[in-house]
Amino acid sequence: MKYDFSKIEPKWQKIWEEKGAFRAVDFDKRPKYYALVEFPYPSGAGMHVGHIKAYSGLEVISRKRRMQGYNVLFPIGFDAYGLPTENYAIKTGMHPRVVTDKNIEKFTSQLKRVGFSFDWSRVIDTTEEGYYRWTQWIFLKMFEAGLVFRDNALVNYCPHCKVVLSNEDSQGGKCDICHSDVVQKSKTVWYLRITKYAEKLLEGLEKVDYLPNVKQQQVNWIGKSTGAFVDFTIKETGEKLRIYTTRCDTLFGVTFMVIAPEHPMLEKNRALLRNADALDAYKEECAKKTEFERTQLVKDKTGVKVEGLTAINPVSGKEIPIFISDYVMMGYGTGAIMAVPAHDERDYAFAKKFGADIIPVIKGGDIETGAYTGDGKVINSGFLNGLTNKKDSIAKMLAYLEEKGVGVAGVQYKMKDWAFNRQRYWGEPIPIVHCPKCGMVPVPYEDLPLRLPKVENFEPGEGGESPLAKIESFVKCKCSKCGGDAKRETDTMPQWAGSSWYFLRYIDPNNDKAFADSDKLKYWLPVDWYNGGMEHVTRHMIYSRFWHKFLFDEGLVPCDEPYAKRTAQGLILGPDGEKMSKSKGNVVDPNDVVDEYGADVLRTYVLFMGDYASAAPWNESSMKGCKRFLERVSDLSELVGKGSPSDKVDVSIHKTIKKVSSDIEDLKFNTAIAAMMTMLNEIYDAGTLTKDQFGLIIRLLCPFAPHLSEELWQSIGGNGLCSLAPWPEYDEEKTKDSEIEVAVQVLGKLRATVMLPADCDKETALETAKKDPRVVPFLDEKTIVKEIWVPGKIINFVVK
RNA sequence: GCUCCUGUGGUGGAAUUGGCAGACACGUUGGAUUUAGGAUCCAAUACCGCAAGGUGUGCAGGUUCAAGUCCUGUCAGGAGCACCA
Repeated sequence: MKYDFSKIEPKWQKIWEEKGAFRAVDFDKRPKYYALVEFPYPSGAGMHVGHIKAYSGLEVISRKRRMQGYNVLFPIGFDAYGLPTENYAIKTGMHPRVVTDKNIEKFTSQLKRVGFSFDWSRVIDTTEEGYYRWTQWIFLKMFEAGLVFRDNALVNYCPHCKVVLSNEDSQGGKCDICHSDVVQKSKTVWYLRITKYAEKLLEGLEKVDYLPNVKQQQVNWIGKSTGAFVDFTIKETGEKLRIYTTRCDTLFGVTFMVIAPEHPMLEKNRALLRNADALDAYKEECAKKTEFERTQLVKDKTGVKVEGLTAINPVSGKEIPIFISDYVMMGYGTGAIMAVPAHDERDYAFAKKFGADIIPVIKGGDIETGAYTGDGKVINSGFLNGLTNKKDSIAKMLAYLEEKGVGVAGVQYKMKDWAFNRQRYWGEPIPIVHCPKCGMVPVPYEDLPLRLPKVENFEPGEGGESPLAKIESFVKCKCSKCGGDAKRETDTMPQWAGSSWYFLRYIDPNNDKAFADSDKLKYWLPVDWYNGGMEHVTRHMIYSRFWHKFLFDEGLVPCDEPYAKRTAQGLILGPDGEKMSKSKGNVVDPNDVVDEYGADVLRTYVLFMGDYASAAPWNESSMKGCKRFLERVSDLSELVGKGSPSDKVDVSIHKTIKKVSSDIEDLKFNTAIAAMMTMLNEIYDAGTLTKDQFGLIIRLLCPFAPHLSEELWQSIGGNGLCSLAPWPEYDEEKTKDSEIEVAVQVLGKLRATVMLPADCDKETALETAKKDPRVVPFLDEKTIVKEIWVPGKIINFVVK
């Protein structure tokens, strides 16, 4: 059959759509399967082939599952709020709504041309009222639960764009939009108290099936550490200065303390400070430093001694000085540390610069050359002396501290609370009203959605205010509690908001009574398999797990972990081996590929080009191999009925069914396709094929090249749609060759291969091998001291 | 600095529990077909060597009958976190 993709692809796409072939059916009797891919941000540039690869993995899984008899939910949508659209709007004067609709239209047509089996009846768009209404609703639930708070914080601010930037948008200390230097600015911002869920987020990882590196990254991001809080006494005031440490076993080696420049203790005891001016100056200097400077100058320690306050070591009773330094941060632990220069590199560097004492308390290092962080015998430490195990010393010290009431075991997390707002227009308005009498008042649930007002000008205001702040009709409002005049919050939510719960909305996308019906949630959740990019493993995934766990605690979802399984695909690089980007001009548009080669070739190629999880450069000539492959499959139809049925072909097909079936489950699409190519070569060698055998091959290929498969399925009179035909089963007996090739080694070196019956016993095998003319010369005049026989694999003679 | 991942032909990449390194594909070379180009088909293609044979999975060691795979050290590249007390 001639392979004319330009005819058959639109034909079958139309039929699938008309028949609703890929609709997921709520409450269906078949077992359910929820496959989820990360929904795209509809940028103006359109999709590139990287998107296609990202979706092709679970596309194959979904199609296979349907053929295996599952009720599959494989949805798609658009994560459409965000900066690029807004910046484009500022530049062109077009409204973000118009831009977004246009982009979504383009993405949709691109996705449809590739023939993905998404359930298009469940498409969602995070910027639609019907959607963001529920994003706001969940936010209010969190507000009610005390998970939302406001605090003053240093934010990244671009003085040129007059915009507050997220960390992601200001990498390297440069503004992502105009590339000028970002400065730190103090601002009141909204936070979600994600740290309250730190332990749950960590524990939950134990029962989910994520790739090991995905789990590892989340564990690192949460960053749990176990240690102790220890109270030092301030000599002049008698108050306690609490520190956090993971090494309380080194308490006797503490020779000074360091507190963050912003530590409240300074303000509180200002009257006692003899060098308040110097301390203030240092604090101000630190505030001016950008995030970039602070992290780049890590080696060079700076600080100022606090004159007028002295601390007392709670175990040794020694008086020690206190310093302020920016290497101690208010945001972690208690904002104060005990410094043990003999056993901590940062403390050592600081002590050297400021001339503080260095007392070793663990044997093993040399305080002249640097800090010793290893294990060893405890010295100079009173009751701890002589212990050699760090664990024991820590336990003994902790017991002592607790008995004396000056310390307590504790844990800390690196993860910080989630700064949850942007001073931008194109985002979900935060549904809170500021009332001079009642304070922060939530917008009543029945008033949701709090709509984004139509504005003409999206430029942010002076001092990093949201464009919404300029819309008087939006800002001016009544307090729902007291009815008095109030002001509306004008910040919007960050891009991560809408994507934190989108997988729930697919389950019931048109519900206007709830974010989703609870019975439907019960039926579909959890997501059985979630695939996406490594770049979303920390932020998006942690955020959405956090929202989900919150909803679970509120009794609104039936399970505490949203994703049962998580995998990740690798990037597609440009033909030059560089990351695809518009500025480098190495972006490949899937539409161009579909035009020239067809969707089936594109789909096959993105999965064949390499290991699914690794990055691989785009190589157009390699794609020709995939085209040839599909053409050769198509040409098989001319072989059907020719010659007499061959057992060899049967074995080849059944072996391939077995390999393809298991490779797909492991995301090893490249070897699955390679196996089909090998099978094809074997069939052409045999020169014969039955119609039944062809039917198996067509169905096996269907998840990869569904259009061609449908066409061939129809040509052999297959029942119904190939996409919904049963997945081919293999017969274990038929996967075994009657004769196998076994390698013969002498002293571990390959000398020959021999053909043996599959069920050959050891003796026969060894005898056959010994007689092989290629082996004989190597055994001649030698004594065989050992004979190794690995059935079906190898024979090795050890000779002397 | 910490955590994790990856180093295999000219290229992308294969290789269950340690068991024939280089599957499959691209590219290249030769041949067939063709007016020509293209397409297609056949053959060859890790390296050295005419051959017998030898050498080969970043590098150096080790364990083993047998190592791409396990162990120790080391180098290179990538990703994430980053003064985390």
